Amino acid sequence: MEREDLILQVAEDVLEEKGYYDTSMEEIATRVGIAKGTIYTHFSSKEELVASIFARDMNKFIQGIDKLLDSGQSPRSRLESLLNYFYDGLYSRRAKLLTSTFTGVDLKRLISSKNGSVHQMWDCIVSKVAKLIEEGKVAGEFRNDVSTQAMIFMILSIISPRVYDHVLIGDNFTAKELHQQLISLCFNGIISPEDK
Amino acid sequence: MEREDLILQVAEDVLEEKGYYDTSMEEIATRVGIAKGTIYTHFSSKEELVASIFARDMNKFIQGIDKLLDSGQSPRSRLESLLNYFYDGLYSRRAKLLTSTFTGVDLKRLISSKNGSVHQMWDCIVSKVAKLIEEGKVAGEFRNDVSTQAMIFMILSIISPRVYDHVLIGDNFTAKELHQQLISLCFNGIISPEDK
Amino acid sequence: MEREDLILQVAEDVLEEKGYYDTSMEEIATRVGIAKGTIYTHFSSKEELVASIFARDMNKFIQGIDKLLDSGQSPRSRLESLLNYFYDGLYSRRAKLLTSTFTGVDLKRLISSKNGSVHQMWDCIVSKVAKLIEEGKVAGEFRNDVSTQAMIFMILSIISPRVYDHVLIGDNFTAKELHQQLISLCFNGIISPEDK
Amino acid sequence: MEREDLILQVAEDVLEEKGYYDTSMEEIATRVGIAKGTIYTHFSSKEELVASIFARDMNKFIQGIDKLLDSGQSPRSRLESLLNYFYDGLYSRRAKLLTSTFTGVDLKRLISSKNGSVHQMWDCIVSKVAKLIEEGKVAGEFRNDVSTQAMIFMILSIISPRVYDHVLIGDNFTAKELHQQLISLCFNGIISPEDK
DNA sequence: TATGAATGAGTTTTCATTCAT
DNA sequence: AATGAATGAAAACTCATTCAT
Repeated sequence: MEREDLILQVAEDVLEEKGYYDTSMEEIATRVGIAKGTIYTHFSSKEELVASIFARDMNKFIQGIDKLLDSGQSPRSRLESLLNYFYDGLYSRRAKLLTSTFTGVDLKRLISSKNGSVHQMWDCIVSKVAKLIEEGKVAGEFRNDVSTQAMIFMILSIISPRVYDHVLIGDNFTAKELHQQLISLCFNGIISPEDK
Repeated sequence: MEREDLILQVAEDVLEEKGYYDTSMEEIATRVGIAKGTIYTHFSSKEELVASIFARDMNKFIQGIDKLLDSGQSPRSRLESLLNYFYDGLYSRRAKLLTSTFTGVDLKRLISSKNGSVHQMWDCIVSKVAKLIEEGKVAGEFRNDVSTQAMIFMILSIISPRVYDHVLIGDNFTAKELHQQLISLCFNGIISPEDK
Repeated sequence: MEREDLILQVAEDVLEEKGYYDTSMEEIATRVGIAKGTIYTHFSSKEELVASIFARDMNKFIQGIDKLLDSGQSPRSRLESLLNYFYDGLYSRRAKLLTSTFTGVDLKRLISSKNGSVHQMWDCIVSKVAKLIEEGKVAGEFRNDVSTQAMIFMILSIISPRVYDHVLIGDNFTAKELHQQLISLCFNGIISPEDK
Repeated sequence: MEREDLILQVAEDVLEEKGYYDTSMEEIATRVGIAKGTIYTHFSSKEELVASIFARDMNKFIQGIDKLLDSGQSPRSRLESLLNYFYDGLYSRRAKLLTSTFTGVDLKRLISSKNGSVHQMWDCIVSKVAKLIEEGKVAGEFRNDVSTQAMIFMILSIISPRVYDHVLIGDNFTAKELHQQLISLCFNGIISPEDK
């Protein structure tokens, strides 16, 4: 079991670093310090390995989401908590990898076609977010003139990893500060209040 | 010349559909109806082919942007025009492919490391958007409490292609309508006006 | 006709410089300043082109040999003339290319299997040398205790091109001087006269 | 290890038979009875494979040379032993392949440019031969009126493989007998003793 | 359970040769 | 005769996967 976790850990690192195609089983094995074949005693294929990365601890992660959503706070507060949870939660890296499937051509097919379980997790999260938005609309906190789907898109965009982070983030901001600003934009838009 | 354009056309299709690594020269050739070697009489390598896709007509595209930005309208109007231009402009597909490099792990290296020209185009567009935002801030139209960088992120997120479009878009909305809603969110946020 | 000669000229240059496999029809055409296809209007294949290089002016070359051999001098003198003729004759480069087939793995099959004409030329020259040696033996000038074949080998070795010429030839000798010394060795061996 | 040796063995055969360019990894694999990819688990590239052929047992071979040269016999005897050692020594085939780089255009680049180790081995052997010749000159056994370099050329010529062996060797001589005659020629030249 | 050598299908790329213009 | 775009067979090399030990 420990070994399995170690493989997942390393695989996740390499995957994030190099992308799906530039990640070879050889490199994962070498970094873990085991033989290539050993990986296959734990995971039946490269795809299954990646799916396992996504699935790992995902139950706990979703439980964390549920906890937030059941906190009794206003929808707006809960959404803010959710965005922060995605950003710096215990499983944030996996979450980012998962949301990267939202835009990446890379993991597209992997997720959409084969691994039903990953797809389910994804749908599960999306439906929770949708439910939260709907609540916020009913409560009058969120706009009613925009579809829930569009809002989901916006939210997912914020928590998706951006390849050019390192290019665009200057010395003025940390990634964390940028994230806060994006939340603010998500909530209030870029238009100056006086102009509304 | 016609043949070259045809190759680029088909390559763009396959690239969008399958991603860089799952796109083989063989398939491109087959779909075009030519021999594999023929591609190499027009493009010296797979990388060069992809770079050519990005580069194609990109000058015209950037000229289109310049035209919009010089229209004399308010920054807000110009930004709206820009977002629509990206969405349904003559070269929208290429633009989307380009912005997909914003999130995709796939084309990351291709863009960042080798093809200087693609990188330049990208920087050129980003700096134009940045300039527009700064103008809007000075004019008081855009918020001054959020960094230009964060706004750029938001804007790029909207015009980036989303893999799950087909999944999330139901019967209620067309992609076009969704895009309009995203622009609205970008401008005004998801928070209801009464709550501000 | 002129064009054909120009192609042969250039092809010979490239062939000597790069070897058979690293010589591409493309490069020959480019250097000549014509299109690749044009070469094929003059020579039906790469092999035929190379064979033509060998064959070019070979009649004149062989006539030159005949002239030497008919000079009425002693076999020894005639052999010496022959070696020099090979070395700096008008067609020495082609001759060297030809004799390079004596050791090179490169042109081996090309010569031995297909091009009957080249093979014939080669046999023609070898038989002339053999005849000269036999004469020398009869005249008592050449040793009778060594087979004519061995002598031919030695002679061909001397006139074969050596790849490492440039490495081994120092500042002390020119290629010409080295050649003279090799002739001397061929005639008298490396053993000091006092020791015989 | 056995497998690696088998590959080297077969590769050597094919290389000798067909030359570098006409030897495909596919054919080597097929002849060995293994898959193409297997070769690459042992040798990282075609070049490395060929370099390994040269390097194989070469240390032992050079030790054999050292043993001969330290035998205390006269330079002439030692040279004779050396030539025979090259001819029928345990590693004669590899040695011949090595000396073939002396004339072949084929392996020229492979040796001269990349594989430093092969180049070193070559230089090592050449310098040993040079030293022996110098000794012989000092001892008065070898001629002083001919440069050491020329003598090296002659000696290397004798031990180089000759493509046309099979053509020129008739029924009268074996390759071994021919070799002995060439040694005799190398020592005493082709001129009859009475004529000197 | 772990190993790592072996596999072979698949990929990019090259280049002699052809052929419509 | 000349062109040069098009061809396609063949090559080197990669890597996820298998399997005997």
